[in-house]
Amino acid sequence: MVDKEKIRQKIVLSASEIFSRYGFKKTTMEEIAKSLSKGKSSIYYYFHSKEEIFEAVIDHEAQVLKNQLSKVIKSSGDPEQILRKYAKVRMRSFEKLSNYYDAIFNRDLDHFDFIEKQREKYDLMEIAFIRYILWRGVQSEHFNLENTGLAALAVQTALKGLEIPLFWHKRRYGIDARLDAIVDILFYGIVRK
Amino acid sequence: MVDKEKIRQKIVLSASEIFSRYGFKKTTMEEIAKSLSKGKSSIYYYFHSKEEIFEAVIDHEAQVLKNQLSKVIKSSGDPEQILRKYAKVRMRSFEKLSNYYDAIFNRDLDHFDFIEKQREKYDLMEIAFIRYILWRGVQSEHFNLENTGLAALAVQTALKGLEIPLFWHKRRYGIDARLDAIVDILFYGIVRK
DNA sequence: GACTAATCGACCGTTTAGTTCTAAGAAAAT
DNA sequence: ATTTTCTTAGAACTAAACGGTCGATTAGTC
Repeated sequence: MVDKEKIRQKIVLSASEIFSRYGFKKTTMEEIAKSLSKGKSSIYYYFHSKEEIFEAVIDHEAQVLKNQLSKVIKSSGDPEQILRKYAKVRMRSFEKLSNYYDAIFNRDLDHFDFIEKQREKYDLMEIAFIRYILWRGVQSEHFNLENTGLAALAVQTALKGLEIPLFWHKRRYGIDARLDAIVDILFYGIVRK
Repeated sequence: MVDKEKIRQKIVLSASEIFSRYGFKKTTMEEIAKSLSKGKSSIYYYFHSKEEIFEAVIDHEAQVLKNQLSKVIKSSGDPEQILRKYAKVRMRSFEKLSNYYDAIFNRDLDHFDFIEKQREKYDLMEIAFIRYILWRGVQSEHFNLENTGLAALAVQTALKGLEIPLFWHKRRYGIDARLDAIVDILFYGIVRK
């Protein structure tokens, strides 16, 4: 036994690439298997179904995203810069974590119940992260907010709005500028005068 | 009658995008039809088969490539610069004309006989183009060559060698440098001392 | 050699996707 | 107004593809 978990991870990594290229439906078990130089049926020794592999892929990408964002919010610097950086990192993740975002956005995948859970988990995490940034901003008297929870929701909504054009046509053209613009607008209502 | 040919072109343009995203096999008639807000069977009023659409897409992209390269070789300037530019334009086309290159390279598509013809046509065109550049170089005494036909073949072979890594992993990292290096090497044997 | 871990080819039932057919709406011609 | 031609698309057909199962087989360990 070489360690079942190791191979599971290899499958997840490999499947992740194929899923992100073709999407869930267009990806076949045959392809996943071949990318690992295995027979199709061997994959079923490690996962019960294609759906389960997808779930593992999503989980993995969610973990990666969480780590990235976590690192940003823990970094030192003034809260304004951190919030900017947070938004940028989040948007850039689109390219790498396409399965995760597919799962969050794609209507075709609605029927998977774990997607719904993932969406909730994602929202909660994001709001908590943003709220933490805002809270630190209030503490250090950079921001002037009554209710950080509500403000976090507002910021998250704005960020989500940016995702839609980014998701539909993948090019990032103009997004960085719009991102700055939005964050700027947010700041004019937030930053202490 | 709105003009059948116009709609055929619209189908080719739309199908081109989908093919380049998913490849021939993974692209469905349904998708092509939907992208034009038509029923699947309506497409068959304009094309006999999926394969025929693909053929038209390839032809179209080949035309585009030919025009681009044609413009380069007709441009004025010293032959060395033109050859450099030619190589660069050719490599950059990879991103836009992915179906065409897929047809040229992808082994899975071998069974289509029009692909074979396309490959031949492409090779002949390319060699003629390169030969023309070299010939002009000889005329203007920039190059020193006995046999421009043979030299053209050599240059084309070198360019083809560059395509392979470019095709496999799509990133262009390092390709520009390698391109310059190869052209440089070619020049050391070609340029008049 | 016996036991287990891991792999794979063959196969099954179902779905999908390319293609055909037909009917019918829209537009043009008479 | 009616006939004819152009254009569309749903339904039906058929072959292939796909997810998944199973039993047999190989590789590895004690």
